[in-house]
Amino acid sequence: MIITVDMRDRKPIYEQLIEKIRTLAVQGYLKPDEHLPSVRVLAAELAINPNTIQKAYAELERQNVIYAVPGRGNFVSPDIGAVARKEREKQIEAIEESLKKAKTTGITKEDLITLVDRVYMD
Amino acid sequence: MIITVDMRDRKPIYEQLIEKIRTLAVQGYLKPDEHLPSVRVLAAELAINPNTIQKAYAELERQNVIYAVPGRGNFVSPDIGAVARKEREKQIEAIEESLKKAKTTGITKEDLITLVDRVYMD
DNA sequence: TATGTGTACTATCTGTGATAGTACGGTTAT
DNA sequence: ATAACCGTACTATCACAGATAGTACACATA
Repeated sequence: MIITVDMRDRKPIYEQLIEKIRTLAVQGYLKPDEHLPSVRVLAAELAINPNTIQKAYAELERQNVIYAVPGRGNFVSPDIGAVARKEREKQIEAIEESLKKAKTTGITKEDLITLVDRVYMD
Repeated sequence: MIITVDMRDRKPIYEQLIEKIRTLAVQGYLKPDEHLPSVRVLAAELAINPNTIQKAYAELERQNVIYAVPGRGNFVSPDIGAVARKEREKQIEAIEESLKKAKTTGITKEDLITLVDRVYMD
């Protein structure tokens, strides 16, 4: 598991963890029912406080990205597919907002089509 | 001038002000050399501290969005066009990042083309 | 039984944003 | 001149969120 945090980032550590782990799970880099590092182990690896990991894990459980079993650990949710679908919806909405603002700023439709083409080149 | 701030927003007030005013200037709703509300007046209107306005104005001046004349006030920069160009570049970069992530999440090229079409419909 | 796990507390530190108050010099209209 | 604005620059203080530190308890498992 490659999980890192950026202390200089304005975004809180616990939010960085939430987004990073959710992304890994949604994109399939973490398999359903896969065992996540324990709160204490991950805290030691990242040199941050266990409470911060706990906060992130609790939120990830609330989002159905993972589930916790007392005494055993945290695991990737088997319903991760539903999370992935919701994730796509949210991303599309966010991109739509960006595009609307781009339009008002004077960015042309052609600029954006070119951009999409380039990103999906290979 | 229609400037508002959202106290519930996680983003600091001074940053909301910076972005809002820069957007108004870049999109032409504020004309070059137009007189902005004074620090004290705007603070009174928005019911926030004058220091917070001052912080935003200082940053906007650093970005060449406005210029200040001691004793007279703050005015929209005549070089606002250069700011607008830089703004467009940054927006394109931001959208490119969103698109890259969208691609890895499984959003198709067709989805995005449709989205662009819809936003630029009228 | 020992070890590792999630979970739940309380207390405290820290940095940032925001506020409060004061002060000084430049500009402008009366 | 002078009053009423303006930008600017301080210092002090408050408020809040994020993060840390430490402890404790119940459960699982080798």
